[in-house]
Amino acid sequence: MEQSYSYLRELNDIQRSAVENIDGASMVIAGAGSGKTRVLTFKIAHMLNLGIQPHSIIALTFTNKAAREMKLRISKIIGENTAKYLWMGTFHSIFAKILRFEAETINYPSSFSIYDTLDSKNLIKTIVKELKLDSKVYKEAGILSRISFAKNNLISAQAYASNSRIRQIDSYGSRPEIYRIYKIYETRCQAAGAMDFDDILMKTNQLFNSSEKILEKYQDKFQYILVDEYQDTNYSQYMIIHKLAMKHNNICVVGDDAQSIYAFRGARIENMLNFKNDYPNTRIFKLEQNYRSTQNIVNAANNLIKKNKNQIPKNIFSVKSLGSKINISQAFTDTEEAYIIANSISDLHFREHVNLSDFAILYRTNSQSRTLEDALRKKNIAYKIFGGISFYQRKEIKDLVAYFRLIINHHDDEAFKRIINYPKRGIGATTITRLSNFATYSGISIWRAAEKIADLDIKISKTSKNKILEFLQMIENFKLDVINEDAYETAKEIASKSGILKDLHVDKSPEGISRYENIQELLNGIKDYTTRQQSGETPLSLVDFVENVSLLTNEDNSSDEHQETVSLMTVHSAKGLEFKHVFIAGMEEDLFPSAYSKDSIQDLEEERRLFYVAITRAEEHLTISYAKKRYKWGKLANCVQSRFIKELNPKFIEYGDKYNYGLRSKNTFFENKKSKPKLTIIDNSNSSKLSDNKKTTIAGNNFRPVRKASARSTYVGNRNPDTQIKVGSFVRHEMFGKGKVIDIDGVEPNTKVRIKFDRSGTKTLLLRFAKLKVI
DNA sequence: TGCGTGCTTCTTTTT
DNA sequence: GAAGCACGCA
Repeated sequence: MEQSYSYLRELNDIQRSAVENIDGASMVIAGAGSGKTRVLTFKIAHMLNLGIQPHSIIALTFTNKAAREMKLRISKIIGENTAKYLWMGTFHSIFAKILRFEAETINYPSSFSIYDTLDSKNLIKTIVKELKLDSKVYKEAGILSRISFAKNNLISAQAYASNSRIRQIDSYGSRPEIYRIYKIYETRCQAAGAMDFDDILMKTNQLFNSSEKILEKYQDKFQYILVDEYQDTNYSQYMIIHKLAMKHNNICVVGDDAQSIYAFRGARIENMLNFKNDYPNTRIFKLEQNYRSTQNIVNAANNLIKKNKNQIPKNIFSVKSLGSKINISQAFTDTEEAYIIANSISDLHFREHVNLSDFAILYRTNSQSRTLEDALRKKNIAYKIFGGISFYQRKEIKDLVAYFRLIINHHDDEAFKRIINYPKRGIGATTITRLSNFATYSGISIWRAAEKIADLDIKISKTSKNKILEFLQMIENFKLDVINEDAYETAKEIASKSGILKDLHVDKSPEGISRYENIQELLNGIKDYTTRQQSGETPLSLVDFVENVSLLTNEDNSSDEHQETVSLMTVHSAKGLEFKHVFIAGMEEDLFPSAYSKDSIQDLEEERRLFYVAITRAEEHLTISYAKKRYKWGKLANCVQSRFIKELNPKFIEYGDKYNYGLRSKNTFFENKKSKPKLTIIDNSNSSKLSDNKKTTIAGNNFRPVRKASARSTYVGNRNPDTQIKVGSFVRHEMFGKGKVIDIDGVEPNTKVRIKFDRSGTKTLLLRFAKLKVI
């Protein structure tokens, strides 16, 4: 008996009592690094050990990563065969699954599409256009965030329209028509058989409200409810949990109010603060012992977070040694900052043999990754970016997925519009607009309108009509394959028969090649997904993949999880992780805290919590840096040290950077010079395709850098790749004056061309393509 | 209708 | 730094 519960011995007293407290309501307040995940996983394992059925446990997380990690850990204790029956996943994935099952009740097809943010924005854009509203005032992002706010608070379009307070806020923002957009948006989603992210939660609420019987079914199904990161739940999620827990009252939530960083998308810390009122007889467990970081780091973080008014009092203490002080370093520019960081890592790695996976560089915004990447690449340090533009957000991936989506749900208008003329089949914008206007006017999906097109009296030429019908036929044909064949084979067939593969194959530019490879990667991903997930039962089909693809993120695609690389990510995506060495870059006012988050005290406190999260990721060494100048919108802007640095108690920090090898004194950085350099193009050894006797003209400042198709190659819209110039691994140039034409064909080597750089590099700057001549 | 080009605009964080 | 849009040419 004792033997099988041996894992309990790995816990401290409080952790252990939290784990052993199975029935009733409980809240675990888990400070940073206090073993929160451990408690959660051990608790679930313990429940299973006590004989509770895995399928009666629902465990909700916020990220797929967290869910997967937890499942893995539980499998290790209890065995995969039991663990796989747990209902464990993100709110969105679990409830999307349930919604598909219960689709009828809420009047949706079970094959409903999930609109991602881009789809939603596109739809809003069309609606704004239809309503003839000023698109400068009614910007998609703003509208979407209003709609999202409403949905997260379970305010329907109707309720929104009749809520005078909300309408007033919109009026103050000079956007009084938002309620109309919301209404139409809803209707249009319904007609398309589509839900957006917030709908998944909102419709779940509706489902549970629809009848006692259904709610009770799920209350009885999920006898035990566990929620991770409870401080990040919004009202909609809160209500789902509340309804489910009402009957059996077996609910355990885990969270840390000090790490609440998602208020911007509706999270309410109050859910945590009010928990004991919601569930009488709540037992509260406070985990205050930090196992992760040194005393110095923990103390500095505690000291900082005390400045927030809103919080549950806690006393986090470290059991580790005192440790070294937090290093604060200043750089002249963001480029230099990146170099200093890369140098430090290089030094520690090569001289002191610290593993690359022990390093993390954290930043506030995704765009900061670029400079850091450049520096790391120059130093030959392997790195991996988490988050950022998701693999699934790439154009080519979205294109192919749109085919899948349309095949499965013909009424998915956003998918339809995306691919009706991709690859080009001579169906122009005018035709599409006319067709979709007709659909809107008749209140049907575009597909349905297209079906009837032959008989329709709209101004579309006979040839265009035929082309549209051909397209429909193609999609219909694919549909048969989807049902009958193996997911991978089907996907491959669709990719090739749709013409996507061919379209990408002819494009030999670095991006073209990388796009082609991405498609291959997606196909492999599908193969992987459908085989990996089946675990003995019926193989998963393409349908299963597509149903989930909108909810997948970057990390879900990476097969090589534990390689030796430095991790780069935003502070948000670093939550829950830990590293021996942490660098926090760009600690500047208006960047961290963000310029957008300074208006209210709440926002500023959230930024402070974010900084707290960043600091507490570090186990042993923490370096915080900032630059005095940084590129913003392509222009060099002055920066000031973040107020948060000043808030750190001086006794925990030290200034200066050990690893800055005199970069400043060497004056390598052009920003330090008075005049910008004029560069001469001299190198033509490393010629690229541009030299292949190809006549290409390049005009004005339309030069585009082409980064090697490595970790994240830049994709540059629909610009002609032939006009792109490869400039070493550096980026951004304005050149040749406006409108001046350059001929790349058959030019003398060493031709001098004046280039105006407003972005710097090092002295190794060379243009590596072949020949250039100014005409 | 397709395509290249020049201009304008906008950036927080994410399921 | 990148994407969308409008314009103008083929």
